[in-house]
Amino acid sequence: MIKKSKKYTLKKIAEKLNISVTTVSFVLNGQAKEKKISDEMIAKVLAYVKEIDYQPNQLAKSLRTGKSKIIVFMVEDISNQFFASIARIIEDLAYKKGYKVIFCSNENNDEKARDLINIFKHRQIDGYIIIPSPGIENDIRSLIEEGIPVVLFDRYFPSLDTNYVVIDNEHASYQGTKHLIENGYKKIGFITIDTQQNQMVNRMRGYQIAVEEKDLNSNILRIAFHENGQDQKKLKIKKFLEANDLDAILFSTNYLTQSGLEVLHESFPELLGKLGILTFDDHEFFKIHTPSISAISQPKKEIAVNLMNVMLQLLKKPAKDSEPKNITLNTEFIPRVSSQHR
Amino acid sequence: MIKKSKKYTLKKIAEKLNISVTTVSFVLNGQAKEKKISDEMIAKVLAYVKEIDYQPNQLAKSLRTGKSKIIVFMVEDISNQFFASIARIIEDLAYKKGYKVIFCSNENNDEKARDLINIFKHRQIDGYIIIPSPGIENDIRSLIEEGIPVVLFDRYFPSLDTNYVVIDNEHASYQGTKHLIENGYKKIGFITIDTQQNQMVNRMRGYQIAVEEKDLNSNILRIAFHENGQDQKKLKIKKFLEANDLDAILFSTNYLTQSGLEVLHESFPELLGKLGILTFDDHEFFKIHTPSISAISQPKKEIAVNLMNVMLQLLKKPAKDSEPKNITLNTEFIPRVSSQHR
DNA sequence: CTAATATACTAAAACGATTTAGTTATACAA
DNA sequence: TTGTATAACTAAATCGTTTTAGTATATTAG
Repeated sequence: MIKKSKKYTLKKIAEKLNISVTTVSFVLNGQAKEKKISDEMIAKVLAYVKEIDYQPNQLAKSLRTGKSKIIVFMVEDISNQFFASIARIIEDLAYKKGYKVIFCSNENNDEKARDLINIFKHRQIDGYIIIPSPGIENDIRSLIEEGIPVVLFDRYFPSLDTNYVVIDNEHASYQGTKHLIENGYKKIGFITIDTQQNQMVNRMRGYQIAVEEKDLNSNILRIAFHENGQDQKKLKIKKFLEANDLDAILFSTNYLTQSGLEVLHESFPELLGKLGILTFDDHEFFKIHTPSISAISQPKKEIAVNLMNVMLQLLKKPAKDSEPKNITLNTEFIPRVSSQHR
Repeated sequence: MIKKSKKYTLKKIAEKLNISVTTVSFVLNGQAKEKKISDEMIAKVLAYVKEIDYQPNQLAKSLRTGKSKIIVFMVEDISNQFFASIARIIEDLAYKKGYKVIFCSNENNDEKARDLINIFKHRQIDGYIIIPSPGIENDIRSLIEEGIPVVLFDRYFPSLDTNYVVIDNEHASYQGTKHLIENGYKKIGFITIDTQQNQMVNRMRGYQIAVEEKDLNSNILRIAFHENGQDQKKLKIKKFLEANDLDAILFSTNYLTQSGLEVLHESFPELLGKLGILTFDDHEFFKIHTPSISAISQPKKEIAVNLMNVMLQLLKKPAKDSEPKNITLNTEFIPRVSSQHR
């Protein structure tokens, strides 16, 4: 049971033991030896502190030290399975090291992202793990210049020398497209988000290189991230499918795959058996979808672990000391043969 | 662009304007009129504060006022689609009111939940929105006794008079089971989590009442929440399906449905077309699954809005003032007819 | 025996806000 | 003229820590 903690403070402890606040503080912060506190004194303090289960006020601590033991984890949308899974792992890793995590969603929107950063700047946040929206390069830059630990992921700014953890998008996409081609598909469509952000640009490039290599046509549909509602997105996909007689599709992200599948089920059920479907970001349900859907799976665990490793290192040393860490991880290609294709 | 904020403080502002810190503070907190600050003074302060884009240090503020403007949102597992979606809505609502949200996962584990609460107790968290693990009734009670705003959801403790937001589990389950029966299914299985927590108990009761009403047998599989890994769960389901010649299944929660579907695909593909499948918690993918899966859908938006409403009210008034709010929302039954069933 | 050093501890400033209990100057009443 | 209100502002305490710059006593060196 949680104790009805009577709000102990250093001062009360000091009074009770008839010693100074300073001594208590030194003992509690492991500086006792260094500050020449006697062994009996150390024992006395530790015993009492244990007895009353004293927990220091973190706010006061933060105010004084400037460290909050909180890190921010900012993604496009925390309700997206992919981000939520990584968040869950980050949460665990952080808690083990005594950090709390504040999650937030920027909707890939610069203003929202800026607002959020601004809010957090006045809360002494210790570090930021961020999926940057397209136009906040300068904001990220100024965070870094102020010496605040920042790690980007999923995408980064080539012109900004930062810490980041990403995957090899181009290769993943190239490899996936090639796999489709090798399985006999010739008219392969690529459905992606209309953006200049490098993760998407690279995914597209991988696709393009693969199709051009085999002298195939590229068929690309770009959809705005903030397309007017889900229905507009689906309408665009529908028209794209009607206009192009495709035999396979590569979706550049999981939420597009979801919309795409819905369109197929609603409007082109006859295509479902024939179409080769490949998606970025695996999901449990792709495995049991009919037909099952091949996926380019991002290593969530590895991403999270790397993010936290870099972050923890930054939190130890002033950021400027070391070269920014640029980590590129490999994806896993998960081919799935649908029962219909057998 | 975010300004390279030169860490202004009340003191610096006061010095610059040649007035006292107190005056600045009064003006900024809207107490100017009440404290008889002259209009020119108010204008002067506001102008300067605007010019330098002053943002008060929230830690100092919190230390002094005891309020952190942070609320905790604790669920079983933040990577679960259902919880993540609610978290996303909560996030937005909270930010609009100037609150940040710290998400965390207790894994339905008392010790983890207690640890988390303990950590947060020393951070002056303003309020808690919690899915309680089975044995933390007393911990919740002591939080409440200390006057800290707490709202439970998804489940509650009948013997504890708290604020909570839940759904009418029994009715939802009853109605869903009845629907299966009316569609001709006679051997209906119920796969649930082995727990005494009331959300699950009620879901089971709804099922039982419905089958007994029609003199049908009940076939129940209980799986431990912390079953040894995903594979053990699936194995139990597999054995259950082998042992019982069912024609329909009701899953009491989304992650069980997922495991169940995997088992069906892997081991009993021939059943997929015949079996009636109904699940608690809707998911985009249930719509496009083959066969499509009927769902008892919880009103995520409504749940989130109600949670925040209650929380915001509690944050305004000392908790003890008013009677705890007990809110029970209705689910939506979404019947889906699979193409095979046509 | 004195000076220097080490040991064991502490007073008080600081972090940056809020808030209580003033102070001064002016206005008005008796 | 004195006393009381009121307007307009402020000094200083406070929240609970950390940390700097001590102090007092004991020990050692010369």
